[in-house]
Amino acid sequence: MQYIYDFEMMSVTVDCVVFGLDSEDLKVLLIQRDPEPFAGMWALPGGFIRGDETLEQAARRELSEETSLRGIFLEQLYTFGEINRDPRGRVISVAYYALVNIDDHKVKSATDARNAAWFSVVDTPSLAFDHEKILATALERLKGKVRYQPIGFELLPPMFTLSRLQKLYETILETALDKRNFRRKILAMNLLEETDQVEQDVAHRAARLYRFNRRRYSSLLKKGFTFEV
Amino acid sequence: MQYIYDFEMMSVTVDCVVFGLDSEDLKVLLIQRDPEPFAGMWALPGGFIRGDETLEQAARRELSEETSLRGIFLEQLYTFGEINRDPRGRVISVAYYALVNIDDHKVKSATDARNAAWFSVVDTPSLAFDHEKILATALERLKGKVRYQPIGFELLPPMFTLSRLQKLYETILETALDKRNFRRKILAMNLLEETDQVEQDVAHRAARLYRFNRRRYSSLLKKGFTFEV
DNA sequence: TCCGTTAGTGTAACTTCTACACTAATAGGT
DNA sequence: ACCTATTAGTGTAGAAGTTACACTAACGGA
Repeated sequence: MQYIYDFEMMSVTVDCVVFGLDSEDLKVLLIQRDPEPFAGMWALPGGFIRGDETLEQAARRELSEETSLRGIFLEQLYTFGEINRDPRGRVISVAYYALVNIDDHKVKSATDARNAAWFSVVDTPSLAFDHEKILATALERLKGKVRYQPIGFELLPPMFTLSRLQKLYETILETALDKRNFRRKILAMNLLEETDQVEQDVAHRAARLYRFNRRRYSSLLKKGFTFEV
Repeated sequence: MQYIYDFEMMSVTVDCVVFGLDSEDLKVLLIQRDPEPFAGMWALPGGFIRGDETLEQAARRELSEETSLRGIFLEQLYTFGEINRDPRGRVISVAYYALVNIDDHKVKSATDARNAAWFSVVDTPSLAFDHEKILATALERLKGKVRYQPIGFELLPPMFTLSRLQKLYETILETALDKRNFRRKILAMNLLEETDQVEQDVAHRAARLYRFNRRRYSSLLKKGFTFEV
């Protein structure tokens, strides 16, 4: 049986916008391209989808190959299909975005003979293909989503202080939050577990460490709870 | 220059979930398939993307060919890429969802020698490919989005009563709303224009007709306004 | 003119949000 | 030992928003 004609075939890639957070600002992981086209330019990690893998599998494989990242939060973002977005021909790109704790994944460059580096999202180099547009779309989505779904925790280590969490929201949402109101609200949701540990090696009063309780979140979800910062 | 290999090529389709609303419930527009595979089964309107059109252009072309719908609200939904979602081979589908005023687009079937019909979303036949999954995703998205963006108006005629609007939200959100509170809230947003007309041909007190003011919405958006029902 | 049906309206109690400033704890320097 | 710098941690009063609730108005049709 032959239903599909050659002229209806095209190439499909995945591209990943990987966000990380450090004490300064929100960062995105870019790789420096080796092959043509755009050789030498910075770009989002990504590549062609193979016939035997799903979209998400392709995204995870490319991330693993190009940045050594594994087992991270990954969600489909949007599919970009402008006709001339790739000089090699008609290429459609399914974009994903990922969130990682940046300390677990410091530089890890040059793994694949490629240079990988974190850039502040407010100060990125110019990017290959339409990757600047993809990045802008991902940023918008992150800003919109972080308020209504507890995905911000993906950017933090397993234990964190409330100040760190507040700063995360302030960075992503680009707004200042009131300390007392923020703490009251986030604790009232009952998603954080107080641990018996405090920060180490700080030159001031050490803050208590908290942990996000995923199980409690899913059980609250079923009861109609809605997360909102 | 040849960078892309044949084995990296695949087929890409668009599929459209078209929602409409009548006095009973939320409906979805389906077409009965003529060609194999799944000949005779109901499916979402859609088809292969051509090399010279963007994703959205393809979606609009297919809608126009298969259902005569033109110039309607259309937004990308999600891209489906399971390996065996199409028996013809590896086919990736970029899904869109659309909202229309059902009265403007009654049956219009058999235009393309295909049968098209509206089905209640709670009572659809079994569908070709993974279209049931696509429909479920679209429904979820619609429910999530309608509360935070004034897209519900796309389902109504240009002038409508407040009761009609309330019923729309009640149908989509599957919840009952208080009449007085709903009216107060929606009018306080200042997005509705009162017209000097009332309903015609009703066997009871006629309700005032309102119109959604798109221009006012975009100007409020710039001032940081957020729509919420 | 009576009946059935939907339109249209206000208020009080409760909940949530906002703005705001001081004391507690610790490390490091003298 | 003590002083300094720095961040942690806490309560409250007023404002704003949300909720729950029931009657009168208007109209067509019998």
